[in-house]
Amino acid sequence: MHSEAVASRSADQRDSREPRRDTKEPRNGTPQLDAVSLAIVQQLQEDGRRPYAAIGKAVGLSEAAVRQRVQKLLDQGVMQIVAVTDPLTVGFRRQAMLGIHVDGDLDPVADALTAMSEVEYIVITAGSFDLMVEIVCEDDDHLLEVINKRIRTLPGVRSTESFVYLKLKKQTYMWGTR
Amino acid sequence: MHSEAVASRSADQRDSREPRRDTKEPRNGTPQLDAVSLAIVQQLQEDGRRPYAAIGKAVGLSEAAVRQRVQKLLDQGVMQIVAVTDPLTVGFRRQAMLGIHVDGDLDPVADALTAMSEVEYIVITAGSFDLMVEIVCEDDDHLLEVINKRIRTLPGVRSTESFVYLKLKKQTYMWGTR
DNA sequence: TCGGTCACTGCGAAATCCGCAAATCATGAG
DNA sequence: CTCATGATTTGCGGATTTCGCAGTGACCGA
Repeated sequence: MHSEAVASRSADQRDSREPRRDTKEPRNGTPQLDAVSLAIVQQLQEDGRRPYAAIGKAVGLSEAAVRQRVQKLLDQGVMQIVAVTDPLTVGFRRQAMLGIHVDGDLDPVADALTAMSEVEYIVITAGSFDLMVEIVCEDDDHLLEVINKRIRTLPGVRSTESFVYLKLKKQTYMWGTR
Repeated sequence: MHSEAVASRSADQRDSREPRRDTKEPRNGTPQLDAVSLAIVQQLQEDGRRPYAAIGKAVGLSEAAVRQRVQKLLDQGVMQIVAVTDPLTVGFRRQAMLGIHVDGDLDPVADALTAMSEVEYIVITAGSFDLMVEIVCEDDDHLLEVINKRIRTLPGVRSTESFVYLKLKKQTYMWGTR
């Protein structure tokens, strides 16, 4: 019945005959979002502080239902609602991407890197690097210290190649909002 | 003055001897945040929906003042409050970093890349690549099409090197929250 | 068929957001 | 030094929003 209720409250927005589109869809390993949760995420990608009622109107759900879904998405770690900033304006003037060649198991190296607060981003990659990491530092000295003294000395790190950022041209947080 | 006000109302939180750290500091081109706004940003990095009153208590400002500062920070584009998600759970299974070698001016290439919704991130770098971009795609076909058909055919793009993501190990949005 | 679980709805009460006018402070000119 | 100006902050209601909870229907396994 909630589909009628939904339809009555927002017939202008959603198709009342939508056949229930299962909430979980436990297909592969990933939890996988249903269409409604995806729509909620998109709303919050536009404005992380948008009121639940407004989101509800947009996706065709009651305020309370939206609130519950959002809470679950946060609890599950599917999304987080945060302020993102331009590092430059927050006092981090030097950034770099680092490609890393590793001997043997990647995980110990990755774990050590994870522990470093200056390392913002770590991926294991296929290609000529084993690991790529993004580093955010206050200045050149700081950057040099992190790369030279703390990363290159890590056991397992064979060699690195640095790509110092000259200019950030684009940065989006709009996955799914195409 | 507002530094005393701050100190008097939240002596438990902040150092009253903090030597003034000017509100604007119109030094270079960047606006630059003062200590209070930085604290506000940090609060919102922990939880983008934290109430203004709670933030105010933490940074030593009234609810209304926090609200105005946040609004200004948003208007100025210094920060944005958004939901960020794990691309995997939102249906984007293939990601890659792409290093690009460019002939001549970088800007036209960068602009063309900016227009592509699959390109999440673009930086001009010093080092063996001119440009590094992050690509978020739904599957291998999609990724291949973007790289091969749309990027490598761009005028000015001499060559590219791909680093397909195998595993994302860390991703933070906590600049300044060290 | 009988629970049990899950997601959604409705609804007050409490908390929060919002706009506005007055107060405070910083700055710079006179 | 004093005064005017502009920027920021504060203190209010009133409107909105959030929050918790009880009730209901759908689905699933026993």
